[in-house]
Amino acid sequence: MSTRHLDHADTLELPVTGDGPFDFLHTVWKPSHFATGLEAHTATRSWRTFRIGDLVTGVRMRAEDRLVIADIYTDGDYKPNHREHLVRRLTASYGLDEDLSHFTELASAVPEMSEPLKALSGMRQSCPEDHFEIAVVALLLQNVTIARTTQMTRNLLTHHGQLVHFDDITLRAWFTPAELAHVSADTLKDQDRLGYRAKTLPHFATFFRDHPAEELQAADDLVQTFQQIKGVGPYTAAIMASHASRNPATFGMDVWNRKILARRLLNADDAKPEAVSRRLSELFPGHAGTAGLYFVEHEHLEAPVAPLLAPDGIAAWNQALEPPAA
DNA sequence: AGCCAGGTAATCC
DNA sequence: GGATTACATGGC
Repeated sequence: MSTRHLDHADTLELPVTGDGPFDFLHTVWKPSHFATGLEAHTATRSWRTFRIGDLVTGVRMRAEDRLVIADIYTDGDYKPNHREHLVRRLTASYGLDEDLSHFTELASAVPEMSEPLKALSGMRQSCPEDHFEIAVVALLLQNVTIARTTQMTRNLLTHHGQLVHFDDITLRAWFTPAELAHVSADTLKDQDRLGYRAKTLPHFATFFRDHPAEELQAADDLVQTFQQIKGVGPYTAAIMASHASRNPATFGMDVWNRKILARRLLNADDAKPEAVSRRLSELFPGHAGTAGLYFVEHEHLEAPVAPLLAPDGIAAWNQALEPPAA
């Protein structure tokens, strides 16, 4: 796989129009997120790739107070509709137009939330992935350790995605559903080490190839719709709803975050999922997902799963991603 | 060896 | 219906 070089095509200035505080760093970088190679962050800058159909884009972001400045890099024909798409995509992906003030007010009255709020106030949900991409991420999280999730992600993106280079950084980029639909279950199992997921991932690819975002937008109950896909159960559908659909009341519970919330809300090492959900919704009506996000990210703040890069760490980052010279 | 991982579907009663 | 159980794989 050869690295694709992207050229600077545009600069977008995205105002944070939603009410409530704004924390740029913890909005774009989440301490709990595992390493994918799709994004990289220093304390003040953030790089990320986005697929817009066939177009591959690289984005470098920084913030000046309540303005996010996004430099766009592409290798294809960059058209005005791409600009409009990216303004909407970036604004939505990082919740720049969402009202955080209600959650923040609610949270400031809950003692258990005192420390997370002190550290993370102004953090918004982030989901640069579209519904297909976040569904793949959630699939790879099912019933495995993070080490294995990371391995499977690396395999898939290495074999079926691409490498891009822009603004002096190298990143991975996603495959599209149509691209992945060409890959056989045998390849996913034997080459990409996906285990039993090899049989369900092709269903994800064909579903999203055949149902574009505009069509899904019109669906009545997206959670029910998504659970029609083989391999999408309550957890994966909830991740899609809370992250890609940005429903602040939805929280995708798994054994990992359940234990975190049990400790923080119920003073127990673990608890029944229903008990945890009930308490979370009781304390944060309408904002259970946002509240869960704050607890989980605060839990990882001191020891992030994928730490920030030092400004002089980018060369080593690039080295790690680029294929060895032949 | 056996159990568990940031779940889901199939198969029981 | 709600409660088990198999599902791939890798690390401890």
